[in-house]
Amino acid sequence: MSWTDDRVEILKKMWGEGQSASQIAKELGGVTRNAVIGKVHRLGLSNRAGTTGAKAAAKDKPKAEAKPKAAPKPKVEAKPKVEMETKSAMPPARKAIIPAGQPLPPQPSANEISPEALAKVNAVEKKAKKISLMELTERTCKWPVGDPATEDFWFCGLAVQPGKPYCEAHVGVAFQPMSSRRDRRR
DNA sequence: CCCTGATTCGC
DNA sequence: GCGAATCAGG
Repeated sequence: MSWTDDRVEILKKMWGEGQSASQIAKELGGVTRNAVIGKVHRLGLSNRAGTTGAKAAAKDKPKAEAKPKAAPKPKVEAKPKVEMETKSAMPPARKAIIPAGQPLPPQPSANEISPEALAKVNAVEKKAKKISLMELTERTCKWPVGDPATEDFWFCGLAVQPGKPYCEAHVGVAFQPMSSRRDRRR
């Protein structure tokens, strides 16, 4: 695959949106994330608003130097537009405030969740990264904390378990084994 | 171990 | 110009 004009366009668009190189590569197809990153660099659009793995190289250069950085661009950091993405992430069912009046999906409410699991969640919330909606990625814990209607709202943001939408602690309370709720004798 | 982006360098 | 290999970090 070659970098056709519109493939580059897609690259730019997605990179600008904060998509990861691997996601872009996957979208484009026929290229690896390395190819994408390489292209990004060649295009000169490397740094964007705070990226996870970018800190290292952006901060200091371990081995290579000789990078005059050319012309310092007084480029303003463009903030990505916030899109109101309604992602239901199955809230912990604590405060039942639904701004739009959406009927709450069937939630486990505060049923028989292991006290240990709850305690764990509480502990985790203290060290949560408290990320915003935009910062959610495929692999950040999407567990919402707080009241969506207030400023006191954020997502856990810790590293998810591969294949799961939540971090380990939150997976624990999100996916209850049916055994713990199955007790109705009939 | 999973992932992230950055850099190098042979092609 | 391209991107695999490698690096460095979370």
